[in-house]
Amino acid sequence: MPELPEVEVVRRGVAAHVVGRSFTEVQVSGHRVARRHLPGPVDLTDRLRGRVVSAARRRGKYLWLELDDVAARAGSDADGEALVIHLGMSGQLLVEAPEAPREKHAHALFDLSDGHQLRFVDQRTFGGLQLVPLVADRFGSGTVPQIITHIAPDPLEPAFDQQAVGRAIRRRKTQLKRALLDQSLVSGIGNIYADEALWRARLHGERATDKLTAAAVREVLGHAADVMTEALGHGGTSFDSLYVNVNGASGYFERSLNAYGRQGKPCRRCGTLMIREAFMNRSSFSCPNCQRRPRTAA
DNA sequence: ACGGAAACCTGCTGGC
DNA sequence: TGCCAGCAGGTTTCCG
Repeated sequence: MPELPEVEVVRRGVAAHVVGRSFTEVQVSGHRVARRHLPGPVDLTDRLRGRVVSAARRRGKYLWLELDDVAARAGSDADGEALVIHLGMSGQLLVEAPEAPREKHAHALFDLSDGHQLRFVDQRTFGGLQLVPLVADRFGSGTVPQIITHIAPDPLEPAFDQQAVGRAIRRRKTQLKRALLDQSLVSGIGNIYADEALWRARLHGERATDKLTAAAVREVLGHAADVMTEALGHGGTSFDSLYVNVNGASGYFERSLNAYGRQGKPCRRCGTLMIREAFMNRSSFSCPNCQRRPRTAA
């Protein structure tokens, strides 16, 4: 479940079913799921076993489980550590009965102290797990995992400073959609919600960021926040069973999309047929009438 | 500093 | 029916 609303749906599920419980046993299979955990999968399972999950947090598309602080209990001044989970393109976190049939791509199993089992399932294995220290957030929002300090706040968190982000975007010399997808400027926005925000703002993704007005940038950021909030209210966007919450249920925001995937269909604002264009090794969907391509490239 | 492409994967769809 | 190209919601890294 990749973009912010889908990850937030998962975070809420984990918060409800996992926080306050401990990992009584942990199994990690294969090398890929823990490839970013440099000390290796054995170290990961050894250090997770017996730990209590104290919180489930998220910034952008990154999710992390704060663990009971062994160091703090020992009197250290360290900030503790967290299990960072990124879902990549196809990752899922499922809470199930331990005896439920194991999914083909279940890469990690966490037995919980309440008798349930948390599973990390990931078909394409772009996602992964790593246990890392927490450090002070440079945006003033408590602590964050040390490996995501390059990730900017997302539009739905209090640390998000729309003025500052707008200025940073206009200082960049790039295309607007590139900037929206740049997780170091603003996090959580992916290909679906970037196209939706651009459609709402009537802006083409190739508009030059340094030529946009502050008001235009403010507007598109506001639309990004709005559309992701609305999607969250619908349980996220699911095109298929790959994108589900911890109970395996799909979200239903797909029916509310105005741009993504709508090539050849009439624009819901003006009726012009929507188009699809190649962009950054993927696709962009837009209305050629409402979202005029800039005359000169960015 | 920025753009572009490739890398990392599996599985599904559509065209021939 | 089969095969193969193309495509998918992400991130990182390298190269020019």
